[in-house]
Amino acid sequence: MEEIYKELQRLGFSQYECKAYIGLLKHHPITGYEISKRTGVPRSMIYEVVGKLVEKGAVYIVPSEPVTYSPLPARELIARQRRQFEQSFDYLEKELAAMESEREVDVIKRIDGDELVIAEMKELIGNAKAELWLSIWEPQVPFIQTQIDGCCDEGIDVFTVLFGKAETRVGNTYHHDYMSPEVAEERMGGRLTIAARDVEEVLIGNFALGKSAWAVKTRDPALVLVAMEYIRHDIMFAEVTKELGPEKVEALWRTRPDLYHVVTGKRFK
Amino acid sequence: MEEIYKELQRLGFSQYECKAYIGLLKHHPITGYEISKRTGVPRSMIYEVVGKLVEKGAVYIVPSEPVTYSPLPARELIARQRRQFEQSFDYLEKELAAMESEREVDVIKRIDGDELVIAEMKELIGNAKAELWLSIWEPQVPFIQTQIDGCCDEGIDVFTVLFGKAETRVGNTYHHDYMSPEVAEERMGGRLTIAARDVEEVLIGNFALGKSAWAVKTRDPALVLVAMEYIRHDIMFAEVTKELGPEKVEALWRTRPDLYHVVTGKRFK
DNA sequence: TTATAGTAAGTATAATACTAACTACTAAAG
DNA sequence: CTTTAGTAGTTAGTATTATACTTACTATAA
Repeated sequence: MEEIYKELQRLGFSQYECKAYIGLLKHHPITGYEISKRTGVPRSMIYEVVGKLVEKGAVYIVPSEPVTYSPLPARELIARQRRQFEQSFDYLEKELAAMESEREVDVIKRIDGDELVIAEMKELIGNAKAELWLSIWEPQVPFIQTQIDGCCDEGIDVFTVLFGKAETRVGNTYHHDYMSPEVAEERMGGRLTIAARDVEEVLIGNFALGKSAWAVKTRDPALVLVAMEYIRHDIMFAEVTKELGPEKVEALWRTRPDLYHVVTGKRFK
Repeated sequence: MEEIYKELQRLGFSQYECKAYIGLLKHHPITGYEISKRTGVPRSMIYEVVGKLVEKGAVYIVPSEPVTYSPLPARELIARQRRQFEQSFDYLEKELAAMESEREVDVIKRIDGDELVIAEMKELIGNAKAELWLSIWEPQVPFIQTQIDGCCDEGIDVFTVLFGKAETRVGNTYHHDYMSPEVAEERMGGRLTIAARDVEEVLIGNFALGKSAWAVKTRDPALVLVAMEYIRHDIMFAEVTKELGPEKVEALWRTRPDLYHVVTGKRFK
């Protein structure tokens, strides 16, 4: 119920307007007095509130004695709002795009918050034209799966290093099993996540457990290249591991504890 | 420009947020101080304002010294908002429809304001399933033309009495030329406009020049029938006029000035 | 006299919008 | 070598508006 109020308020209705409208949906036509009784909106406010709803076209006046009110059917209200917002979107898309200046290539943008980071990843993946390099962790996969499948369908080359279950497949998938995920996480100070597309743009993020995710995004050619090569080396190493067997690789690491263990503590703030 | 602000504000941005975002679109990346300078948003507010934009994902932080900001490209901002609102709409459509009670047949709903009356007409026309009877005036035609064309394409019978140019065609169109539009307008106290569909629902409206339009809408079978028959008689009379010639009909009227002239003054309040 | 229908006046709160005055740093001009 | 102007940002306080909430009042009809 609260959820419904929240969504309606995003469309420009006040709390009282929501209550009055939903009250009317449930029973109509009724007087202002009765809307107030049923919904808990104060009697002294109800005529102002329904007045606004009438102006917006969400409620009809039924000319009876005394005057009663009837709601616009829910489907039609939503359909109207949808049309109006679509118009706004079309208009704004055109107008805003027109006044936009060129983007700088060498800026590095920071993004904070799980949802926003995911949104940026989806966008970057959706913008891929020829190739896509990913280094991702199982828990994030469901959020971006559909975008990636879209890429695969368009014939875009997708190469993924995945920290997670062997069954999960995301494009050409290589499982990062020459080093345990725990060690990788410790080394990086979190779950390092990378998405690079078309040697043009890269997002480097960190999903630390319990903390809010963050990421940086850039078109700086040097950074894009480093991130891409990093993933490619990971993939080549996975291939080597497959060839030699994990034991030999493991042994190789053990002779170099300085490389195997965390060196500088947390690498990210 | 004002228009753009208004539309953006409907999407949940404050005046200052609009200014800051648009300022950033025009030039980026820049510091908060410079956004303030360019947009007129007070320096003392700018960090709170861009902070909100960053939270909403509409602006990136560019980690430089000093910190600068960069906007999410307009297309992507709009695309995101579109997705979010679509979700809201889908959710609300389902939830609200679920709690809606049956509509009463015999209520008469009143609608005030040009835009709302037009919106209701469009909806009624769009809901037609088998037949549609219209009595409309030229100036309203462009607003509802597309809906009517939709009906014609679906094979719905559309009968229209039109007060307006002979060239304008709206379904099966009959031009109301046995009485001058001026006289008709005087008789009715405005431009009486009717739309009836499927012997089920009718809208009776009045577009008076210079004043705000109003209408009533009902499913009361008696009213629907009266309105429909009224239009049908008009059409039959137009046919008679075509047969006899306008002169004879004119002469017929002249012998009955009580019918020809306004009887009760303004018929509508 | 009780329930219905509606109005008037006033308060509380939060979000937004606006102003003034302050610190701190840098770079150029006198 | 200080003064001035510009950049960058903070703190505090006010005005305005929209929304939310009370209390108290007038009618009227069963």
